[in-house]
Amino acid sequence: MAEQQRPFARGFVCGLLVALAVACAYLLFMQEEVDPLVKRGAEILKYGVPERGPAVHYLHNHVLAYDSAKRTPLWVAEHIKSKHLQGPADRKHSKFKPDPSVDPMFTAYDRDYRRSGWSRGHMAPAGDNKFSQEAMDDTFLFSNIVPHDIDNNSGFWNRLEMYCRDLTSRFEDVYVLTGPLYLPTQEGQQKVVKYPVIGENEVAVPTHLYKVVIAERTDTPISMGAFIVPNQQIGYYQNFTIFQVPIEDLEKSSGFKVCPHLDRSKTKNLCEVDSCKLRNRK
DNA sequence: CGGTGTAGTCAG
DNA sequence: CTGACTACACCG
Repeated sequence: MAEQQRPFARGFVCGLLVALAVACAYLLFMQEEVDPLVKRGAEILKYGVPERGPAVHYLHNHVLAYDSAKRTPLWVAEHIKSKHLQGPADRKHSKFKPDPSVDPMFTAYDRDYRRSGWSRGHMAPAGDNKFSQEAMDDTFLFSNIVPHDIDNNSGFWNRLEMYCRDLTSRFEDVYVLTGPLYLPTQEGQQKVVKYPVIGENEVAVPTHLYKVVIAERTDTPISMGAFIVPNQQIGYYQNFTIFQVPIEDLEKSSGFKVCPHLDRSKTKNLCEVDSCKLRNRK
């Protein structure tokens, strides 16, 4: 029996060796042909790739990318359903504080905002997280906060956030992407980007805020709208389509593709499908 | 003493 | 709902 099995064992071992040799040759080939720049790069970056923290931060009910130079988020993503909007969570129990997943060197602190003249403005709103105190507490981390004109924050912007929540009564799923922008202005012959910084840590004050809203329900094309709102006192606009912009304009300003996995040829303008009108002032 | 938590006031 | 601000009790 053992005598008869030996050729099989020999064949098996040989096959294994051949496979190993092929794999090694393939790996060497790949290294030589595809990775010369990366290989040299690894030598150049002997002491490491410059590091600014996690690319994406995952919280209980929102996801964000952080701008460690400006001490604000780059974008904050949410998925709102009506079930998230009811519950016992109360902002009285939440506290503004640094996000532990952000390096202390790169975070904003409460003292930066205090007496700065700018309010601490949520990107993912606290009111979208009534269902969970944990999720609401996460929205008070400074990774979700930008310096926001207080009149705009409690006025127009608040109404815009309420509109997004109200969408869940007409759409099953609402996806929102919110963040700050630093838009140039014309100064004589040239365009310049100019924005204040506040506090010891020089937290950047955005010139504008943006919001991308995607609303979905079965048997209706996906509805999408992008809005850019100046970070200053603005009046009450019942119809906020005046702040709507082509999504490509927002992408050019922000520097990233907003929804790379969404086929835009199949989407409809949110403001044509829904009203894009805020509720009455009182 | 400086932090923390709570409560209340005020305003948009 | 969105905030700022103040006062006070508590604790190590």
